[in-house]
Amino acid sequence: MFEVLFQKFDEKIQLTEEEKQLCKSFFSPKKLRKRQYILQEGDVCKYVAFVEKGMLRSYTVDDKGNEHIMQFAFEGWWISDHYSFLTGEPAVYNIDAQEDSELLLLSRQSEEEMLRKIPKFERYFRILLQNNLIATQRRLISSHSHTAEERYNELINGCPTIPQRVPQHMMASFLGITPETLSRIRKQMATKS
Amino acid sequence: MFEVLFQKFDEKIQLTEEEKQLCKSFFSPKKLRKRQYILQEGDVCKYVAFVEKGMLRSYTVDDKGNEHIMQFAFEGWWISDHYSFLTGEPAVYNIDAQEDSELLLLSRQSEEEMLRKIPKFERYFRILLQNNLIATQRRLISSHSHTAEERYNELINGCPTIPQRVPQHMMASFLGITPETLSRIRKQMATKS
DNA sequence: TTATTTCCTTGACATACATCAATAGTTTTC
DNA sequence: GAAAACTATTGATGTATGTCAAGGAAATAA
Repeated sequence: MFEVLFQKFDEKIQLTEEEKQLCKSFFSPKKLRKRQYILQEGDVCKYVAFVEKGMLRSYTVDDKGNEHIMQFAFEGWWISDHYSFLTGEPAVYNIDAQEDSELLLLSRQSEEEMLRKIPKFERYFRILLQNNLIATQRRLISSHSHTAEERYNELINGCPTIPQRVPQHMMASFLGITPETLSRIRKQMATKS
Repeated sequence: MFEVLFQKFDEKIQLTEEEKQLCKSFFSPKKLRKRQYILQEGDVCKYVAFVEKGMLRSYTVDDKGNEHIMQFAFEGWWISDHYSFLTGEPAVYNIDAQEDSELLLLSRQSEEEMLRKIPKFERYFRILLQNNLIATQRRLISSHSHTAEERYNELINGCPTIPQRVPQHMMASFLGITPETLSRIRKQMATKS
């Protein structure tokens, strides 16, 4: 159950065997079937979720009813509505599973205890946050400077396996374009090469 | 010189008088004339800058030569190329002053020392990072779901003084639209009301 | 002060992308 | 195994925004 988590920790920080054991106590495992939610817009986000297996997404719904995907989270990724989690305000994101998934949930209280007892996690979570910020800034600049086709290629190059796991219309949503446009882009790319 | 900085610290964390004195030693003051750079794309970002007075911006230049403003930083704000600062990789952002400015610079080494000697700054910088991430996510979703006019209104509502300090074409760049489009939007808004 | 750069506006035109609607293939559900 | 839901494609058409070009106002520099 904790394989992927510890593997990820090892990439960034050194934990003793003791610390790993302690660590386990902070998380609650949770299984999710495809299409189940762990967070709905308006509720307070009680957990940060680590994906051991499967895949989730976070998204908002605008006033016209269109979904806008903020993030996909595959194995080894974290997902939550940070703002809601930290402030206790209602969440703006929905989070649901796109495949049957296994999660490790970290509550606010557990997180605090974890940071208190193993301070090197401060560093770990700061690195996560930084990487997330950098990636989001890149997407924003890309939205402002690249065409839909260029952004689609960036997505595929950055994550070549994504088309096998995410339906096309969700990639479109992630990119901020309509499914029809993405379909046409792919058609055009196919004839070009 | 440190008034604004300590005022900002006070909003988020409690510092003793001693700690404040110690704190001062980590920063180097720097004055900048309008249009001077503290970072150019390709160089390594050596500092995180806190703005005591004035205003800076960070921006990238795309392959067509267009500028895309990532951030404005007024008094009390921080600005840098985080990624470059942390990894030592060449910066992707340019950062320059838009008004004569007074900065407090924090080097990598000073930051580490500061975090080591006054660990509560871990928390402080995490909060900054989180707020930055949340704001950037909002902008991204907004780019994907709102029209240029709506985004302009969001900007003005969120920061009503901005038109007095930032030329219109830079607001356009921040919003990801052309100066011509912003000009037309404003004209249209004026006739509507 | 004049000269020069920066900034904003406006018009004519081009284009990337959205919208709406129909169809059909696929997968899921009962 | 039939019905229902979901997914991708394609065409016709609409629209927000970009591009290019010009002129003038305002700020800055010399």
